Amino acid sequence: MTDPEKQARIFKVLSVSTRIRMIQLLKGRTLCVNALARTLNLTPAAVSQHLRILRDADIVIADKRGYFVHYRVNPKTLAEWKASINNLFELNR
Amino acid sequence: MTDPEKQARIFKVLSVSTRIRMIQLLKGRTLCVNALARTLNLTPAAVSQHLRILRDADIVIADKRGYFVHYRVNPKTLAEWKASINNLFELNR
DNA sequence: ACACTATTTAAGTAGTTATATATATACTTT
DNA sequence: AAAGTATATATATAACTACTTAAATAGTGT
Repeated sequence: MTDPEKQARIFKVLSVSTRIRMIQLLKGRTLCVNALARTLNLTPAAVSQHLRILRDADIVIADKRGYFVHYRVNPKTLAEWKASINNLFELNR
Repeated sequence: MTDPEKQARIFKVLSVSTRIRMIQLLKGRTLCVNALARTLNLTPAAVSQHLRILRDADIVIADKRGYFVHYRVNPKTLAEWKASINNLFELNR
């Protein structure tokens, strides 16, 4: 099922290097907003706004623990995205 | 070999559904600007501007034959892009 | 309750982008 | 050469976006 709109929406989320770095960071471990902000050298507000976009896209999961919010990648969505865009990179059709 | 900037640039090219549709169309066959414009229901100017972006990214190849320009996907770049973004969708690291 | 910290949201700004219309360029045919 | 067609470029516009600063919300510890 090749829906160009859906694929474009996925690519749009990934079209900003900051968000790519966030996803890479959150793949291996779990991090809170401030840790991400320090690592990425951005204000917590900027990070929070990117996280909202990533949350809306269901590619990261927020885990409220204490008054820290732990973020991590949603492996299910990651797999879905991989499958969803795969055919675009295949020549045979 | 994980350059977030480079990956983001690739994703940005793909973040517009019109361009996704163009790539899908140009994977199977070779089309000129007007044929694309008719299929996509866009002005030739709009298509030409998308084609410039796709040409600059080296994902399509222009083939000037007569006064038609035949466009087709560059399979080499397509393969490179696939490899370049692959690791993002893998969990293990 | 109070001070403190983490996170989110609001508002503003500068920069980018997709498209249209209009024009220019380039090729073909008569 | 002139007329016609295909493509590309220039310019303008409306919409969007990443970021900042400032303010709001929410949880913790004393």
